Amino acid sequence: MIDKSFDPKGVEEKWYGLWLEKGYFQADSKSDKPSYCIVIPPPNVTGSLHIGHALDITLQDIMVRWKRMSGFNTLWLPGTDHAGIATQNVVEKELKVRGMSRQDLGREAFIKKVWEWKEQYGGRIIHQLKRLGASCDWSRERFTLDEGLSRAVKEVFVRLHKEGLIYRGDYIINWCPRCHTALSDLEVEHEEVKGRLYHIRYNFAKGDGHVVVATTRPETLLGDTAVAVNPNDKRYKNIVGKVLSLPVLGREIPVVGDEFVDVGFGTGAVKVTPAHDPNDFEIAQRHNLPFIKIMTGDAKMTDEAGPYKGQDRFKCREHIIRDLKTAGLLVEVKDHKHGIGHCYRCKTVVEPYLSKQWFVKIKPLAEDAARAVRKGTVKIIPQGWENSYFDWMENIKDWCISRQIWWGHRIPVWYCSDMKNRECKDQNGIVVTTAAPEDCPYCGSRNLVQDEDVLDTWFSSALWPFSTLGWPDDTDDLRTFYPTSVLITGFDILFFWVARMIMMGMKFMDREPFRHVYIHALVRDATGHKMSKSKGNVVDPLEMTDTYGTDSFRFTLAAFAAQGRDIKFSVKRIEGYRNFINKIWNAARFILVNIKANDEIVSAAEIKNLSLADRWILSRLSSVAAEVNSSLEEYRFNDAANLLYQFVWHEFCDWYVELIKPVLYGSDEDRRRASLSAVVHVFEVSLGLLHPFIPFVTEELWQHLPASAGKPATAGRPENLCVRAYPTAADGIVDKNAESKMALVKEAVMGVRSIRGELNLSPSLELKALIRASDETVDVLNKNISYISKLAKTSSIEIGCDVMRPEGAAVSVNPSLEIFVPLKGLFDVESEIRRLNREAVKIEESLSFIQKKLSNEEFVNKAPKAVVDENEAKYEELNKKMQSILSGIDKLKQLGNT
RNA sequence: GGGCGGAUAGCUCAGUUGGGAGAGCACAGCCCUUACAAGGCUGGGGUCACAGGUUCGAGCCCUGUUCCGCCUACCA
Repeated sequence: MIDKSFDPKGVEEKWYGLWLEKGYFQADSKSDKPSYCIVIPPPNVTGSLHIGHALDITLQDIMVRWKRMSGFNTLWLPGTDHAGIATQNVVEKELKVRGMSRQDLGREAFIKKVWEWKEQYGGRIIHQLKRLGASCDWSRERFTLDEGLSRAVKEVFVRLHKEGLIYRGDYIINWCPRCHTALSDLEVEHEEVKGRLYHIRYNFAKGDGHVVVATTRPETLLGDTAVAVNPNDKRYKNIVGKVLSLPVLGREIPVVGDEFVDVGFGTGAVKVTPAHDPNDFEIAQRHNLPFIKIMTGDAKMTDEAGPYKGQDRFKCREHIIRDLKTAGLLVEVKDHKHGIGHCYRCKTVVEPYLSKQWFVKIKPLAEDAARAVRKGTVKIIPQGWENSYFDWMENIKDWCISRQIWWGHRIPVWYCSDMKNRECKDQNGIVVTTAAPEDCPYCGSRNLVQDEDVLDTWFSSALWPFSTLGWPDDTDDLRTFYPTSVLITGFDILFFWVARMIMMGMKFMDREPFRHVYIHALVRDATGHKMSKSKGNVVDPLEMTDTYGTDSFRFTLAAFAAQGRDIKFSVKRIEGYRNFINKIWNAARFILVNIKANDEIVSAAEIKNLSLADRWILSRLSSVAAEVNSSLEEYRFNDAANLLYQFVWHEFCDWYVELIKPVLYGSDEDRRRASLSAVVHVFEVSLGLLHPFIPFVTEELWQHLPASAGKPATAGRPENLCVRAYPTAADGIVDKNAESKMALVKEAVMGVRSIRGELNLSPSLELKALIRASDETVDVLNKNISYISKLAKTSSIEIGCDVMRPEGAAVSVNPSLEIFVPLKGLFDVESEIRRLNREAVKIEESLSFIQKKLSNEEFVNKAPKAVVDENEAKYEELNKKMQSILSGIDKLKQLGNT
């Protein structure tokens, strides 16, 4: 016999190990079965599992297990991302502890170090995914720096370059002075801050007069090469072309006219710092202004900054403000709210910085990717995200892909140092090729130097759906599993990753990388705040699984995963679902206790002598199975989970199990065996339905069921639940007649219980009940009187269409029947009168509402007949109920008076 | 600045073609009834943010307002 309660420890490890051993999660690259494939959003190798992963993994595992059981050739392809900047930062930090920098080590040794780190710690998150029960095909695990994936990266780079979609040039990019690298626009997080707007006076070089400019970064004036005004601005029309003297440095700079300048903002005059601001960069190009770099990659001031040379940018700001003040050139300082960009990896304020970088010309790729979604080739769920997707795609700017770090895919570009002939010079000595060249293909020189930079990590993850399946080779995996079925991820990487995968998929595979994109919610803390280490409000998934079991945790996540709304997670919530798991466990215990040695369990179709309760639960089972399947089909995880919760707990346990207890304990062997088979069957199917959500406890319990349970008609029973055919409506037996009869039985039971409950009568007190109903109902109730007497705890029941209300009886009026419970001396007349009065008030409200509707001619004329009829019927019913209650009250009052 | 989402029971949230609103938790009362006290039974509790409009009828459709999130943007 199984234990009194479920202990997840041990069970989880046992089954996960066994599933792996039997190779259930392994996909077949040459199967006739329809394929179903998900590629995992590869977590960073540096990462450790957080609750967002847990949700992501749980939802994917639900889909994959469901499809696997439903007969698909299923591949869930796992892996990790090398996470260039993040990983490099981690290892650099370790070096720093020992007083070393990566430069001290040198490139090669440093990279070796990172690999060592990766081998040692990179598996951590994979191990954690396994603890969640992820049914990935681990034989296909990939890493973005794998040999194969690296080939794909080079291939893509070279092809895009050949087509002119990758180019190199000097532009203003986002520079992180701490990570010492360029960042793409996406990698900059904007944060609104209360800053200051400094109004600074620039005097004319000759003669009197001045112009006042406004800036938030006064230190950049050291690199100014002009002041711009709008040529249409009356205030400044006449000064265009004049020469100003740059404050502090005294360098002479012109006033230029440029329509970019907003007349209404600040003073209407803008200082132009071409090497340190993207807009100024463009203005400078239009007016042929010089570019002066005043900062180094460390954000320290250069020689060009004169007296400020060597100062940190923010120190310099302070100094320059002081100096301007002293010189009387600081006109005004205003409070000013504006956005400031921060590095998404280290949160340092990024600096717009002029440098030579590689870019992807993104428009053509974005257009195809947008079209794929517009045409429905890729469907985004929930659809609301499509707007953001289109918006981003339409306003997209070229993608800076080079990073000045060492950990990553080295850019497959070599520079010829000699440029010995014309051709080589024409190409600027640039050699772009997948294989490292020995000598220059243009001039034959052997002095080739590879580009020092590596590619943006997201460049390689953009290829993930096909690079992991073997591209650029033409593999069976690619043919079988591409396009993949669905991508499940959070919205935070919609642009970073999802959009770019669609671009690259369309470009290199000519097909969408996935048919569906399911965007799930963000997991927040109980009060709705984003979880973060600094806030200290993170919930550790592993702690949850340790305390409550993986199944409880997974079910909680699924039950709260409603589309389009964030999940507020709290420990309180997981407790409720832990109780649910325990409820399932105990239902199993009940069943197992009641199976005797010689009992033969037969399949639902073979059971003879089905009782009403059996037929009812089988019918409900059928509906539930159908609804769970259709919910999953539409990614309505919460609906599926809640449906099962409701069914298993409140229909199966609360009603069905109670209904069959007398049968299982009774002496009618035929009946007993019928219900026993039925209860085993329904439970077995329920375990199947639940398995994708809570794989461990279901597998464990399933193994305890008699071997004949869950046996398909044709073949033998599978060895494990995780490969059982996923239940469908056909696993139950639809019987609407049984459902409506059961409804009457339940009505009778609840009516009596209600009287008992509200009058505070002890559950152990057996009551006498009289039920009045229509002939038809009377017939049904009489045939099932044993159910009622058992569940309502009655000593005797009288049912008839002309049953009279006895004196001193409590009354319960229900839609299809009236119940009287004689309680002479057992209860307080006054409290029963109060109860009935409360009831009467409610009914009166309803009556007057419907009355109002029915007396409205327009309603009667315009509303559909069915609706009108329904209202009329309801009115009749309520009216009858009202009469009954009123007379009840009346009689009780008489009783009280005598 | 642009865009998106949310506002429903004390709390967290469902509510899929518009026909007088549901769940879980919490709360109250009665129960250790031989699967389960991590349980059973019963009950209380809501002008569905606000104001208009469409309609016989609105939580649901339209317009506006307020509050709260998020995404996005080069206004110095």
